[in-house]
Amino acid sequence: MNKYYTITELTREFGVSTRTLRFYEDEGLIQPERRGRTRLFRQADRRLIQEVLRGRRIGFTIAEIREIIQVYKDPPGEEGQLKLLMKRVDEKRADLRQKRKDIEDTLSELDNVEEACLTRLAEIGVST
Amino acid sequence: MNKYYTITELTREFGVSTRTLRFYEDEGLIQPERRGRTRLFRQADRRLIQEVLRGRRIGFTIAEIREIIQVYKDPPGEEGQLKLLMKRVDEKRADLRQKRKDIEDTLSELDNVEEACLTRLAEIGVST
DNA sequence: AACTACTTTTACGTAAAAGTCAATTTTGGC
DNA sequence: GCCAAAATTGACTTTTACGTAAAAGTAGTT
Repeated sequence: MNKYYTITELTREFGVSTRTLRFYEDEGLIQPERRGRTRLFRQADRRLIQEVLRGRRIGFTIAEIREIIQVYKDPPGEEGQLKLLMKRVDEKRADLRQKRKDIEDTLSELDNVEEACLTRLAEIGVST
Repeated sequence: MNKYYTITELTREFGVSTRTLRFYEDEGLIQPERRGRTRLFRQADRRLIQEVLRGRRIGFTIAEIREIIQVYKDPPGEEGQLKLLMKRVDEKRADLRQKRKDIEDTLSELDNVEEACLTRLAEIGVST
């Protein structure tokens, strides 16, 4: 049936505001259809939004997210462009690997914090 | 000899501006000593800066970074505080695990992008 | 002492990514 | 066909994390 989603359905699903989704449209990240002025979102839009939000959580800027999305829509056809893109992909990857390491380091640091808390609680005489 | 670092030494080492380090001081993340008005940074400050920057790369706000740092300096002594902190630590961890998953998903997506590029290049007749 | 290279403080500026508000439409249900 | 609820638009505001410029202090060198 190729269901349509309303904007508020999606804001509820993803926990973002309508303003945010409209902002993403202004930025060219999604292109919901229109019936009159009302936006109609399809599955494809829904998936794109998921991707945008994932990128956002990781800390990508809108511009970076747009760049990645573009590749799917319209992969560059010229050699120079392709090689440039591959270089950027490579940089991004290095970046993400660093971030993953940062996260792992921080996770084990948080483990330490938790242990310190437990120890302190035991000292005070609280049974956990 | 417990060497001191000047502000510009550290800006060079970490690739940040003097403004950034002074900002971190204003925000209470570091407390370099002073000789007259000039800041003198020690190893401890250096390590703190590393931690701050790691937090920054992950996407923590200054407030969040400060909160984590506080725990080392001055772990809370009261039960309620400790339990609250542990709850926060737990939330942070869930958050980081999500982020790690996001990163892994994005990494494999980037692999796809790269492959698409290679395929396209081969089509054009460029040997890589 | 003058020169050079940093450093400090104060204060205002800025970019990104929305949030907020108010004034219109538009729509779905009866 | 009417009306409350939902959606749209545009303008303005906010927050975070610094940038930037001006004016003056500081330290080592020649």
